[in-house]
Amino acid sequence: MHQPRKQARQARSRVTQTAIIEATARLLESQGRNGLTTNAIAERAGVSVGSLYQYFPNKEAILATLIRDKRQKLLKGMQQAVLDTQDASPADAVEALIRAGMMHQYERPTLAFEVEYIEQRLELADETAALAEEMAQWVLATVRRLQPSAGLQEARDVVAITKGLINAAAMAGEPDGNALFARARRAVLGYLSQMPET
Amino acid sequence: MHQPRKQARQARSRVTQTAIIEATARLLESQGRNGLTTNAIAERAGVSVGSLYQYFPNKEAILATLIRDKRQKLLKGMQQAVLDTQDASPADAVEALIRAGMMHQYERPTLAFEVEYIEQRLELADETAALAEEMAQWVLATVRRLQPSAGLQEARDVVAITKGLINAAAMAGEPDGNALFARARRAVLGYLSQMPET
DNA sequence: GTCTATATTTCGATAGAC
DNA sequence: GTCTATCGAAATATAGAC
Repeated sequence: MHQPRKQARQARSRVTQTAIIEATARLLESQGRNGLTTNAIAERAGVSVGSLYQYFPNKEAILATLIRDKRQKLLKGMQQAVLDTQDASPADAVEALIRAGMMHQYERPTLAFEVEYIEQRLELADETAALAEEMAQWVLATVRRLQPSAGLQEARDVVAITKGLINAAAMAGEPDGNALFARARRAVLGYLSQMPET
Repeated sequence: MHQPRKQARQARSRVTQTAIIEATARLLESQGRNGLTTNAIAERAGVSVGSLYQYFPNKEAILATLIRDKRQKLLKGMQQAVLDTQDASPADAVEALIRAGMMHQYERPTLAFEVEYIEQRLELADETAALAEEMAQWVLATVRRLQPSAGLQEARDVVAITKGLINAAAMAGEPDGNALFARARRAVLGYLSQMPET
């Protein structure tokens, strides 16, 4: 007889927590880190500051949670893309990977840009590096199907190239995701085709 | 008899101004936008806050000057690279351009990263876009020598790809500029070699 | 558990002495 | 022209009522 109540409480609790995170994301998108105050977050989330501090010990914790959430989604998306294309052609597999990375970043490009900045200046540098390495491993597995001489560095570069293109497009306000995808595809395939003979 | 004194005064004045800008740059590199207070800047520059406010009306003006300075240097460097390679081979010309962009960004990568972020959230967006377009024009002129079917979009992409690679290297603390250059070169040439037939 | 009110700190900017 | 001292605004976080 106690479980239901507890679950309900936990569910409500989770909803509030998510609302706070989403409010933070929206504020970051609209005004960057400047107007990002705990009061503003609470207001936007529809709760009071007092309540906010019951869910998070401080502002950094909110940002850290937001970042971890985004990271997990990205990693899952890329893993899924790799698994989904195990029977597809190497070129299709690489394309799926680019698409997964683009999805994540292009869906909310401003937020992605802000998050990337904050990651650097929060005490999450180690976690960030660890995730980057895990991502690179998945990318590498796929890229190798197309270009067997590729190494971890090339996998990292594929990610960096894609990120660079998406960021630029986002800042320029480029609306056409399909055109962007076509160019990202060309950049990645072009890069891989230029591998030095070993 | 008055000119020398006036010049001396102006020279001293310029020295102080430069010290303030450089102090800002160093603080940005070491702690990002967080600890970047006017008091901290003044202290690091070896002057008092009162003096600082004689040279700049507010904090934003300091950042705007820093950004404009960096931009001018980058543009000059790229223009110089283009002019220097007018008689060289197309491939060498493109390489020189990449090197110029890398120089600028890789020399002080953390600062470049911070500046790029601040640019977005300052009232300099128009200026930033204008400069990006001018840079793209210069890049385009060179890129066309190698790939005549390239357009402005491809020129922008070349810049974005290079930036993405440099940023990633900077964040990963990669020390070897030469290896990075080799990969940036491969990425750019690879991208251009994949141009769609028109 | 959520709110309002407020204590505390930090920071941008200014005043006024020298 | 430069400094120290300080004001006022904003922001983080907490206290205490309900």
